Amino acid sequence: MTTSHGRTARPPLRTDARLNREQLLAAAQDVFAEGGPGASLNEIARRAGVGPGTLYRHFPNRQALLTAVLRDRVEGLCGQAEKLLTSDSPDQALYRWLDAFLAHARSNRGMGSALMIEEPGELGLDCHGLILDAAAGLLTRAQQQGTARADLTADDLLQLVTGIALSTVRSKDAEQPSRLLALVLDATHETPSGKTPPHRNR
Amino acid sequence: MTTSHGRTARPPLRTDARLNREQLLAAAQDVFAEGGPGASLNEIARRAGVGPGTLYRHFPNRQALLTAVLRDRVEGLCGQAEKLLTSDSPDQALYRWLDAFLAHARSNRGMGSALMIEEPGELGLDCHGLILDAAAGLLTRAQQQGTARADLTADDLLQLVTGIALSTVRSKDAEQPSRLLALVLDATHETPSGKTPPHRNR
DNA sequence: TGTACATCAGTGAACGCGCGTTCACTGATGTAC
DNA sequence: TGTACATCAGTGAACGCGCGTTCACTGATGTAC
Repeated sequence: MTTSHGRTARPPLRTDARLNREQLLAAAQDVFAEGGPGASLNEIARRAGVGPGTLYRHFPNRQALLTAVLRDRVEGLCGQAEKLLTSDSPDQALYRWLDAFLAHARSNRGMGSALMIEEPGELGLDCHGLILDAAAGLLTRAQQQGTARADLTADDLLQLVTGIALSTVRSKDAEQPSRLLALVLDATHETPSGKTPPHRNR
Repeated sequence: MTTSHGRTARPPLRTDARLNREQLLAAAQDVFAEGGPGASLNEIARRAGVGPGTLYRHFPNRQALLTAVLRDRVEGLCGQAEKLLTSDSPDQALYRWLDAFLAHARSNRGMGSALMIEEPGELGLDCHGLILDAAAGLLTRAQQQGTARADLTADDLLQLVTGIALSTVRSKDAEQPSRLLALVLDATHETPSGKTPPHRNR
């Protein structure tokens, strides 16, 4: 039932350890979502119903915990990107994926952004690289076969959507993120200075 | 009734007090820029060369200090907006002002966003309202006399630009903010799906 | 199936830290004469 | 111009807090027999 391809290299965990690990991850999910990537680790342990030492046994530092929490989501997004690469409209594929990415970034309170900006390689999972590759694949296809403008990089696009996530985290207007994403995507489809887009869009 | 925008109402400060106040504001400027709106107040006092008590004598809480630091900038932006309202091109006026706003938001490490989202009225200066009014004036004009699309609110626009500021605070690419702003502004000038803008709204 | 025990995992009090904040005290200022 | 003094401002040690982190100890697990 677990996801993943080849993550099973480590020795099997004892059952109580596995349970605690899962509870820690669930609590971390919540607490990070509420308090951002700087939230209290003790609070996470508390909410998971374990002692602080247990948290440290599983995750030696905050980065490791953040990475673990993000791993599933990042892998999910990458998987979705791969599927979308073979789908109907390249433009729509890009749109759908960015929408998913936005939801992810929002529910993580900028955690994604925190991880993406930090040095990645240190702890095994290069979130930034994975996400960037996924976005680049969809964007390139939309540029070649769709209506996405050529002078746009995946990095810039992700940065924009991350910005939407960050600035709307506390927003009370539940529709705002979608509106802003739609705006950005409009920009994606047009060319800089008034030349009209060649063909249909989305 | 005339609550005035001038700040001449309060009793004149003693000269040593005035000096310390200035040094506190300067230090706060720096420290907030480096550490964001949650930066240490003790650190600010330390860097200003005063005791923590002195900081509290001048600013009873963090919000008061943030507000004071922002006041000049906010007033500057509002003043600039007024000037631009009578300038050449409405579109260009909007662009220039947003550019200035972006620079402001970036150099404040999301402080603006923090203040804009917080409840404003409590401590005198309604930063959010002032900035929003300034943006709304320029946007409305660009919608009526320029090429800005009608289905765009000042709030959404500011949120987008604030997002750019937040997501590029740590970016190493110095050109990225300008690029992203340009992208957003492209979206501002075009309509979603080739239809001409319906009717001006509001 | 039952039991003994080595090992793995969890516990939570305790430490040091920096934070925000207070307050009794000291010092500086500027005014009245 | 000089001085006395009331008042305003600054000081910084101290407090309580929650944080991240550690570690000696206790407990649970699963395996060997």
